[in-house]
Amino acid sequence: MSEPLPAPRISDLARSRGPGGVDQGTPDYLAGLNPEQREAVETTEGPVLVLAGAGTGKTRVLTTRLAHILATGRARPWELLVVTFTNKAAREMRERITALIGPSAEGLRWLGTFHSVAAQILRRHAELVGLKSSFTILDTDDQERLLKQLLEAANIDTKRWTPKSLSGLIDHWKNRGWTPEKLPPSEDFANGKGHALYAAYQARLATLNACDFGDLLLHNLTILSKHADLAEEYRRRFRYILVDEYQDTNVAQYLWLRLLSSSTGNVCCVGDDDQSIYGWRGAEVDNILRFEKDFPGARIVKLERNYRSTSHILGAASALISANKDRLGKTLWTEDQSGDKVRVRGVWDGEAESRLIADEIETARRPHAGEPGLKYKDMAVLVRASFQMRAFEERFVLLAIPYVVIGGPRFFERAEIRDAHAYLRLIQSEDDDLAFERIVNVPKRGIGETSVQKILQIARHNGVSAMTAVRDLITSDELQARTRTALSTFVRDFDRWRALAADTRHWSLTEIVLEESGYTDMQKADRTTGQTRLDNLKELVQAMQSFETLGAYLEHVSLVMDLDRGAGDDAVQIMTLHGAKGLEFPLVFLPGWEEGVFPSQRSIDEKGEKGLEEERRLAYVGVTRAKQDARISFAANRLVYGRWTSQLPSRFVDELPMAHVEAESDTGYYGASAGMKEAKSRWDDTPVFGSGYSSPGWQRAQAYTAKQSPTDRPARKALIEGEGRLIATADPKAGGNWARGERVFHQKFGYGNVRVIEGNKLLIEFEKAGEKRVIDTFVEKVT
DNA sequence: GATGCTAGGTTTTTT
DNA sequence: ACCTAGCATC
Repeated sequence: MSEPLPAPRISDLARSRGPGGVDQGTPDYLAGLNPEQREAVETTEGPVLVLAGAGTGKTRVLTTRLAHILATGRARPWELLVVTFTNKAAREMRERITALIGPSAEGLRWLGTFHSVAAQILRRHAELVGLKSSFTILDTDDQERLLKQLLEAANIDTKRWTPKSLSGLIDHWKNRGWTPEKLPPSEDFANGKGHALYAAYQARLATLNACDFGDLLLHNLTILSKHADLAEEYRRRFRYILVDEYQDTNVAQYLWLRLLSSSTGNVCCVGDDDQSIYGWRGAEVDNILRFEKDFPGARIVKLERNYRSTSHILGAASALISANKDRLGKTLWTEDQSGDKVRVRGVWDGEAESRLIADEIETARRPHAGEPGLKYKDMAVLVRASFQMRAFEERFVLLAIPYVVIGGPRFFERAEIRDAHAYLRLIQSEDDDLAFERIVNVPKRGIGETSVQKILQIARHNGVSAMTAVRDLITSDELQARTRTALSTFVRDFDRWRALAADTRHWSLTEIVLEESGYTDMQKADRTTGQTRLDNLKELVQAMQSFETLGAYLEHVSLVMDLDRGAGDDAVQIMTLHGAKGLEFPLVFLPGWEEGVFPSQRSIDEKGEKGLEEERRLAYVGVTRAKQDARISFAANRLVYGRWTSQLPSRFVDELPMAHVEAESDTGYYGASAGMKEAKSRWDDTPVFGSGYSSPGWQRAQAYTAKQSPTDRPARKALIEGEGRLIATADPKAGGNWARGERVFHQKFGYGNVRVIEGNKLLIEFEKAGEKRVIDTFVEKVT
C-alpha cells in the first residue's frame, strides 16, 4: 500500500558500509537485535502487539522500528502517529530516534502524548465542538474552583459533595468516553444531580472557551465520530501508528485509537500486561488482553529475554506474578547466572527498617572483593505510598546520606507558580475569569470576598468578563469607595502591563509584574515558605526563556505539567513504586511489605481480587527494577498516621520462592515457604509495642505546624522557647506519645507544656493556673 | 482581615 | 501525626 519514497538523510543509515564502502546488506541499526526484537521491528505491515516484558529492550525496539519504517521509505516522518503517556517518554523517544536517524526526526510532528496529539487535532477543528481554536486548557485547580461555583449555585452542600470528588468523577466519566449525553443513568452525584452538573460544567467550559484534560480526547471522539470524512482523512494520513504502554490506555484513548486506525491497519501497540498499574485512574488492562479480537489476524510478538536483572531477581519476580490469573503469560529468561538471592528481612519496627536500609546502603558503597562499591545514585528505595518516605529521609539526614525524593508536589502545581500564571493569563487575555478570580486579591489589596462575588455576579449577569465588569463598577457607586480605589489601581496596573507586554520579553515582564504587584514583597514577608517560593519563581522566569512568546509558553505548561529539571548529583533515590516504572537500578530496596500497607488494604477493599492483582503487579514492577540486588523488608510494628499498629508480613513475601530468596528475621518470622508455619506462629507471639495512653480530663490539643502558624501563634511560641520540638497532640480517644515541648490541654488547668520526662513520669506546667503536675504514665518514643 | 480553633482527610499520578 | 479548609469571632 505504500510506494517507496525518497528519504535522503535516512538512507545513509539504511545500509551499513564495510571498510571499503561496500554494501553489506544488513542495515546497521538492526545489528545486535535478538530474533524476537527483530521480528517486532520488521513486522511493519498489519496490526502487531508487542508484549515487552520488563527489561527486554522495549524502547530500543520501538525506536528502531520507527527508524526502520523511515529508512526503508515506507513513510515520511509526518505520516507516523506515535503516542506515549508521559512527556518524559515522548521526549526520550524523540531523542533516541534523532540519535538514530538524525535531524529528519524533527518531522515527526505527530509524536507526543495522547493529550498533546489530541490537542493538536482539536485546535484544527475546535469550531466543530463549539470552541475557538485558541481555547485554554484548564488544570485541576481551575476545574475545582469552577465546579465549586456550580455546586454552590445549585445549592449543594460542598462539604458533603466536594468539588474535588465531582472533578474526579467527571474525569472518570471522560476517561470512559462519556459525554453528558452518553452518561449512563446509573452514574450519579449528589442524589440525581450528577448529569445536570456535568452538563452545566461543559456549558460553562464552552462559554469560557476552555476545556480540561479529559476534553482533549473527548472532543476528539465527538469530532471524529460525527465527521466520517475527517476521520477517514486522518486514517489516510497516519500510515503507521505506534502506541507505547498500551496496557495503560483507558477507554477514551482506546476509542480514539480505533477511530484513527482501521482494524487491518499498520497499528503497533507495545506494552506489558504484567506492568499495568494504573487501573485506579482508568487504565483498562482489557484493552491489551483483547487486542487479538480488536485486530483479527494481528501478529503477537513476545519479548521475553531480559537484559537487565540476574536470574534470582527474575525468578523471584516471575514466581510472584504467576499468582495472578488475568494475564497473557510470559516467561522472562536471562543468560545471566551470577548474583545473589533476593534478600528478605523482617525487623522490629519502621525505625529499625530505615536503620537497616541505611546500613546496607553504606555497605554497598564500600569496595568489596575487588569490586568497586556502588554509587548512591545506583540505589533506590521504592515505597508503596509516600507517607513511608519520611522515615528514610529522617534516617538519611541523620547519617548524611545524600538522597532525592522523586515525585512530590509538582512544579507547575505549586500555588506561587499558578499565581504567576494567573497574572500572565490575565495580561494575555482579559476574559480569563478564572485567572482574575485567583489573583484579584493576591496579594491582599483590600478587595474582599463579598466584592469579588459581586463582580462575578454582575459579570455573569451582563454576559461580560470580570475585568470588563470591574471597569464599569469603578465608575458606579455600587461598591465602597475604598474597594473602588483598590480596583482602579488593579485595572490600571493590568493596562500598564499589557502595554508593556508588547515590547518586553515575556520573562522580564514576569519579573516586573511580580515585583510591581507586590507579590514578591508578600512572599518576602513570609518567613516560613517565602524563600522557597521566591526560588521557584526564579526558576519559572528561567524556564520561560526557552520559549519564543508568552503564548507558546502558556500552551506548553498547560500540557506539560512539569519541568525536566537536572537529574541531580550522586544521591539515593526515594520514590513510589509507581514512580519507578520504566527505571532501573543496580540495588533496589523494597520496604514495607506488610499486609494492609502493601498490598494496600484500601486497594483490596475497593477493588477486591482485581485490586490485589494490581498490587501484585506493582510488586512485580518493584522487583524487576533491580539489576543486581533486590532487598525486601517488613516490620512487626509500624507508625501509620500516628498510630502504632502491629503488622503481618505481606502475602507477597509468602509467594516468593525459596530457590531465589534468602530470608531472615529479627523477630521470629522467616518469610518464605520452608518452616513457614512454625515461623509464623513465632511471629504471632511476638509482643507488640504497648501504645496508647488515656486518662479522664485530658482533651485533644490541636497541633499546629510551622507552616500553618506564624511566629506569634501559641504553638509557634512553644516551639521557639522550648526544646525545638513541634507541638504534638494528646488525644485520650486515640492515645498519644508525648514528648518534651508538647502541648496538652486539661479541662481544669487549660493549656500546659510537657517539660521533663523521666522514665514514665511527665512533668507538665500549665500556663494559666501556674500548676505543675506530675503525670505517671507509660511513655515511649521520647525524643 | 487577622486570629483561634475545629473538623475532616490522609494510595498510587498523568495530562 | 500531620495538613488544610473553613468557620466563628474579634
